Amino acid sequence: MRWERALIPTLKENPQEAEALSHQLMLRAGLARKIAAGLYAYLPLGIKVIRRVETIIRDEMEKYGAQELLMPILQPRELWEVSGRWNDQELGMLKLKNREGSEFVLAPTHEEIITGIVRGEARSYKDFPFNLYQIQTKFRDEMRPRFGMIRAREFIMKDAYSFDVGEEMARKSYADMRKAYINIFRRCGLNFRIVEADPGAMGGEKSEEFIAVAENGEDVLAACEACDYATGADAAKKCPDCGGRMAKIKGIEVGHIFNLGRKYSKALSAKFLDPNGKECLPFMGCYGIGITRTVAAIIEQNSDEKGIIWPLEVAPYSVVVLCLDREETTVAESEQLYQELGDKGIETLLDNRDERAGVKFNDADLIGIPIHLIISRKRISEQKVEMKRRRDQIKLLIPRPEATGEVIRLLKDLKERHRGTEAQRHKEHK
RNA sequence: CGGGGUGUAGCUCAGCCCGGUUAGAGUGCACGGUUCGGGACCGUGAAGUCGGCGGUUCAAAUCCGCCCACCCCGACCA
Repeated sequence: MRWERALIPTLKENPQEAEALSHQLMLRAGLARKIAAGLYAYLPLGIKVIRRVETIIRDEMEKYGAQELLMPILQPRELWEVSGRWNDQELGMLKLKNREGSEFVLAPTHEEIITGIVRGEARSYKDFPFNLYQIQTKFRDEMRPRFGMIRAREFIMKDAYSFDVGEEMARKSYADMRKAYINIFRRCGLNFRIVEADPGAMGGEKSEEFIAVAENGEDVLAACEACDYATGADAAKKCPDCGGRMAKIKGIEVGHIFNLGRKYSKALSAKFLDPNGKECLPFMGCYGIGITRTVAAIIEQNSDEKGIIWPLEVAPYSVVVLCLDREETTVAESEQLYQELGDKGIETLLDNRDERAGVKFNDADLIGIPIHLIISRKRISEQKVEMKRRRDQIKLLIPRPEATGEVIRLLKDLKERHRGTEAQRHKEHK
């Protein structure tokens, strides 16, 4: 993408409305704009990051055999009457009526719908097991939205639902999703903890929350400094697993997995016939990831005084080419490099705006693109280009003909280093 | 929903207490010129229902009342 033709409205100053770090940065970097309290429009750069996270999620979900589907956001009252949740206060349901007087709710979650589908379509034990997921807008009418996308009323969520014929298999499904979630949040570059949680309005037998460590988080927990054990706030003084010291930390709930048992299949009588022709109720699990909230958490954990520092895999662009002056050769070289990178399948942004160098440097830092390629009259005369890493601001001079190859090498290096950090973090926590 | 705060140009804010010229600044935007490696400089210009409605007054951004929106703390929160 050429910056000249893109809508990336960066801001020099922090908007008054934003206090939380991720909120300020997502407004300043031109990722999103507020429409009303808790309602955001995702601008081009913002939706790109969201799509990146979604790609990771789809990839990991499908590794564990989950299939994507898409359900409606408007749901009829009747289904909710059957599950007994129509008057549930906890979900913050926004209810509405159409012209005929039929009542609906703007989906806060989809257990009722998915179970309704499965009831009609999966009649035999041979149809099981399966796991269905969707990525979709959810609406919860929060009393008080806050911290930008950390607590919004409308947000994007991945929700998955597993169906198994037996309890053991359901546990396996749950364990698989737990693994998938660990992979997902690692690939997002997040530092997170898993804590046992209260199933709350969802009901069921067991649930665990994935909490991204963040100062602006609303969840408080006690986490072991020596291993990865963590628990709800008012818990033990020392870690039961390793005897390490427990410290109080704050975090953002980015994921929540539930082993639901047969609560919904029973309530909505989703039955199947076993090999003996006997009616049985499937065991369910449901698994949510707040995608927009995950993006906020990534920003909370990855920034410096200059702006966002996207982990490579979620970055809206991998590379930004900064064309520093308007000289013909500089413009031509920048275009050429932009083409070369594009041909290699590298998502590149070309800053060809008629702006001064400082503006381009600052914007590139603010929007957090991992690799900056700086092209200027000065370097062209030396047959060189400058390559800068956003995270540590380290600049390298490389011969022009090797530029594309060097970018590819650095991208690979960043990928491996990311895996290394993951492995190390994981090891430390063991 | 309780408590606190804010609302003046796209954005950040001054002016309000103590009513009185054509309502200001910075930034952004447009145009011209000089610049050109870390948010340049000079000049010109466009841009405002002063959140809304009502009241007091000769006169309201400014005082009073009601309402609305947004932010923060709390209650609530998959």
